[in-house]
Amino acid sequence: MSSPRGRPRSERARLAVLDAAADLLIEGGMAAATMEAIAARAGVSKATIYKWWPSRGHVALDSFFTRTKPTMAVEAGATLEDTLIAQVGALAGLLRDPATASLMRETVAVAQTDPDIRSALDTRWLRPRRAAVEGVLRDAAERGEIRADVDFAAAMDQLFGPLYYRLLFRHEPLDERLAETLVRQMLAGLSP
Amino acid sequence: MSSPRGRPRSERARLAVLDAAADLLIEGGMAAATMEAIAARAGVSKATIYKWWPSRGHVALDSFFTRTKPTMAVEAGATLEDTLIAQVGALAGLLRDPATASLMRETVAVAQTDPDIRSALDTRWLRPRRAAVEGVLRDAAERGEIRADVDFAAAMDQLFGPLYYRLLFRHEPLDERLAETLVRQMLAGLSP
Amino acid sequence: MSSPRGRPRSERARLAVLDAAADLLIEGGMAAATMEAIAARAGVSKATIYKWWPSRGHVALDSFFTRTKPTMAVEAGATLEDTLIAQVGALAGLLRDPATASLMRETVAVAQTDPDIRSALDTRWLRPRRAAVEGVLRDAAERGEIRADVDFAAAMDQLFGPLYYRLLFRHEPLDERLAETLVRQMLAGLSP
Amino acid sequence: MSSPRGRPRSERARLAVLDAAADLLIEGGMAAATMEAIAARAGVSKATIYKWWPSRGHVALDSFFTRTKPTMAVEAGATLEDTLIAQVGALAGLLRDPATASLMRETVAVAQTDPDIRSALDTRWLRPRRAAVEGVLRDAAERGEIRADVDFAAAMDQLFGPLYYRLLFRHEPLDERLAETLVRQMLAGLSP
DNA sequence: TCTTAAACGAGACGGTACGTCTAGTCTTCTA
DNA sequence: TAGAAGACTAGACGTACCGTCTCGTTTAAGA
Repeated sequence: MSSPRGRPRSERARLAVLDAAADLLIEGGMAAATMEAIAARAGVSKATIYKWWPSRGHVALDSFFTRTKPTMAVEAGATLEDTLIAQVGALAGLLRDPATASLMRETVAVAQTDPDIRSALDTRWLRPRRAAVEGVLRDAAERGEIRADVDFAAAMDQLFGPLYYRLLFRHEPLDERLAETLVRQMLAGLSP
Repeated sequence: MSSPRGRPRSERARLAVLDAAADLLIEGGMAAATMEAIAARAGVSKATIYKWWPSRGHVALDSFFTRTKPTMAVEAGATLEDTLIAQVGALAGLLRDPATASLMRETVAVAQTDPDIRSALDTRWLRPRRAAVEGVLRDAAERGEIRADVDFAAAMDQLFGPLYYRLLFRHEPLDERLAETLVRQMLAGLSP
Repeated sequence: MSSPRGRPRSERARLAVLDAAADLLIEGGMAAATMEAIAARAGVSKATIYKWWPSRGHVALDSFFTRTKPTMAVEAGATLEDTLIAQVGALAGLLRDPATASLMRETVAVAQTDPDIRSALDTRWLRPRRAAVEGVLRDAAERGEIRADVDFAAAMDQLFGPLYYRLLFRHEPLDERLAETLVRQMLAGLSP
Repeated sequence: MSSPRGRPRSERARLAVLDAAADLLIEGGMAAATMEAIAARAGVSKATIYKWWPSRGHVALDSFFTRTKPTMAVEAGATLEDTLIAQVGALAGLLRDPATASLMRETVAVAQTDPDIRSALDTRWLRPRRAAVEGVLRDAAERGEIRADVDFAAAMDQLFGPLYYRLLFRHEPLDERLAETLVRQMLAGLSP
């Protein structure tokens, strides 16, 4: 029943840091989002940031999660194709937003270096989305709508992989019709 | 017929830098591959590195290209499926090697920040591979082996995207049978 | 009544820098007293030095002033000759100490390049000494002990100039009896 | 009787180096007269400079000697006072020229660090001038024009020291009448 | 109301790496 | 063989952030 003694953590400071970090990341990428700059922009002491986040990457990750809306609901009563298109399209739509794209790119880049960030990204971002869509697909397999011997993991990769591929390499835009094309092409196959 | 004046560039230094950089990148990632460390390890002056490479990212990129074997030949006289599996499998095999994987991850991460690096990666790495496989697919379309209305770009993304997706997020390994699964699933589709 | 915010300046660091700089200057001259070496020897960050001193020359100057005792008192109740000998002798004695001589030589050398240093040396070192002795001489002139048409500035130069001349060119030592000789010769003249 | 094999030393290069060095020294002091800058300005290879001069200081010294006219003749048939004034005045006149003053200041500064330079300056510059004037004074002493117990070295310091003192500290200008004042004041003394 | 203790801002600190500069040396071709 | 060109190693330069630290100053819960 004891409540913590002393001055409570400042919510104002927490939000100011996440906001400043997100803005800096979007404007100038990881290079611009130095601890010094985040602290200055947030009007917060560096020590305060270090008290609550262990590294720059964690601040970036938190900014990303804070700025990005949930968008993961699976609607009932729709065809398999429509459901998949909705799911993949939702992610594509998110990544089409330049600010979100920027944050996601930086987060992936940081994750290559920091295992902490990578596992958080995996647990809190990647897996839930894959699991949701994989569930849809497994249900369809049980109903006989798709073949039973499908490699579900590979199928997830073929739906989501292209989005990150285009996000990171930018060889093609993440246009409106991409989700539809990916889903249709995967379900029907290329053979005539 | 004129020969260049002055002392010629030292091939020894060039190779030592690329080697040192690659080793450091593999061992400790971009964080370990400081210019200072590369110079020390290569037994080369920092000034010499800056003379020939504009940034750390460029050295990393060059290391990657130097360390990575060509692996892009398209063999004649094989079925479409076998050709695609061979191509995708070649890249998967490359990225399965921990050292190459490490270099590739760092290169992609750097590319998010440095547009120079990104365009070099695009021009010298991504496009040739996509173009080769796209050619194979377009030939097959002309012969009527696959549908004519295929979105070739999306198809390339569905073959290569999953590889980079697994490389960068590490949610699943890049195992031996992945290429085969990806190709078969894409050609035949998931429908029964 | 407001007290300064933040961590207060470290007196330990300030003294360590001045000490290290003085030692290095004495041991190996300006060439040895690099910022890098001073920082290393003082166990202080280079950034800290640059924060408080704008250049190497300023550190050298400060070292000199810190290491050099005041020695400028004018005693009352003595003959003109004795007073002058005491004053000139005090400076000669200071410059006879190898460490002080070394610091002074470096400081003069630096002053040739850096106007800041030169003016500080002028204001804080040269002028007070000249003024003190010039005062003694002007009093004597008023009392009629010396001629009234003396060029006081030139007289100062004839007393102090020889000391610096010997310090910098080292053609003759700054021996014990120099001050006495200079004063006597100046007062009495060379004529029989 | 053998004449040297190969291409003879280029007098053009030697003069170009000394000229470039002197100009740079006058314009921006020792800081501006880098080997790089001298070589570039002279249109000469750095290696060539290092071949003939052991250090930057030596080039500076040589520039100084090359640029500075002899001015050391002792005229016969004049009073002691006039002879001394002529000698001291000649040096003062030289040091009044801003370019020469600049070169001399830099040379003295360098001499504090480089013993080679110091000894060259002593041998080729200081001693001859002092010896010439000391000779004049000793002759006068023999003729009984001045006292016999004069400290000649100190007397030289009282004539020349003030000039260098003013040159290096710049507390007073090296004006036209300085030589006369110094000589008269020294010969007659300050006493009434 | 007063104490107490954690959180806060400010900012100085020891470090590390940055990218630049100059010193000297070395290597090649040309005169 | 001297010289010009210019690449090389070595190492200091001054700057920018890092992550830590020491201050004096809030701020709310508990006494």
